[in-house]
Amino acid sequence: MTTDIRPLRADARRNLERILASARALFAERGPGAQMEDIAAHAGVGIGTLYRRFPTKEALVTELVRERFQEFAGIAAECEDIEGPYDALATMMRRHGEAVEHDIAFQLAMMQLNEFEWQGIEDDKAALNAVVSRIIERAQAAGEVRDDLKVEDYGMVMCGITATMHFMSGTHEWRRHLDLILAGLRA
Amino acid sequence: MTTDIRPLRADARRNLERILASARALFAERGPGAQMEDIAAHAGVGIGTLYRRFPTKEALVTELVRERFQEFAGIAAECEDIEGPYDALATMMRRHGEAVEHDIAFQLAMMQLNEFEWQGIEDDKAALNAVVSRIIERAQAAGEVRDDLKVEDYGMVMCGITATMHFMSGTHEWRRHLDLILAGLRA
DNA sequence: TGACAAGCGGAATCCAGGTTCCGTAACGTC
DNA sequence: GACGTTACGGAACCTGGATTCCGCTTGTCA
Repeated sequence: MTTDIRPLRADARRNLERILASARALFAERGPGAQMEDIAAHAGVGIGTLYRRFPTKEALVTELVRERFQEFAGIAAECEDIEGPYDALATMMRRHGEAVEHDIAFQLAMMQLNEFEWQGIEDDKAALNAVVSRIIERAQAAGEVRDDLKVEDYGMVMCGITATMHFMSGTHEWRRHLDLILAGLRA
Repeated sequence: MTTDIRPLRADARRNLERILASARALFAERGPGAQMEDIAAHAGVGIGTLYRRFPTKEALVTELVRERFQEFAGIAAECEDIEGPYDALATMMRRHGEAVEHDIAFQLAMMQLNEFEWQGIEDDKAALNAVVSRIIERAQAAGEVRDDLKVEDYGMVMCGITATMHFMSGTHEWRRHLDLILAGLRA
């Protein structure tokens, strides 16, 4: 799904959209185990067509993770504009949680963010890290967050919160988890 | 591997031990994806032999999880004897973390503890819950831990910490995570 | 509207892993 | 030390799911 030279034929473009939409829906609902045939069927397309656009399942997943992650990085950027230093951090965490809340596959992807290298995310990942650092430092400067908090802690803690939503029954309990964490982050 | 009436033949007992040992080692090292053939080979036994004892891979995994979980529950019981109320809680969390630290498959099992019903663990699970409740309540009574902490929070939080060790590179970082959590639990 | 490249569908193929089968071999008891 | 069990080994089998192939269809452009 990199930039192809010649534009797609009209019907192909239409199908591509449907495939992506179906893939988003099924991966979100069933996790990475969602099957290629099901995705094609859901999109009203043959498997052959699906494979014409994405040579492999991994390519498809990667594309979606990429999409989703940009959204994720965007959230951080938006939160930087929040006035309250602590509020900025807390809101970012909450919104990041919400962004992942209804996408089972993406939850897994986020948890693995630190060990698996998703292709084409490098830049957004760096950008995200920069923003998070700044938000944390600002909160520390304001004396609202413990001084020893590091950027790496952010990923770690969010990994834990994501695990909660992924592995535990209720979809809402993670907010409670977040509250506990936030209490631990205060100065 | 429930209670079989007639005792195993000498060689069979020996092989069973080797199989269990190999299974422990490989599942710990590679996670649930460890293959039956590899386990048999590692134990110096044919697959047929492995399947004679455990009719299915799931049965084997379940047996190991059971073993491990009893150990887990035992740790909680031991920690109840610690004098300091807060110390008891903190130590239990640390020791529970350490118990899971080097077993990839068991990490996953623990994370799923709340949604998947591992067969034959019910009792130990209930016992564990009871102990944890008591430890938490004692710490609360002593005013050392926030009043709104609930038993369910324990599983949630430990799930998060376990996720850290499972999904993030360094094996040690989870201790840091635990510290952050503990800070959040204080009264 | 004819030619052709770009697309399409979906049966067939591949493959990794778990599971079964059965001819042999090793206990343990008389 | 002979016999009936109980075990053993490992090749063959099965299955679920990803991926490939290819004859047929449909945009697009002259």
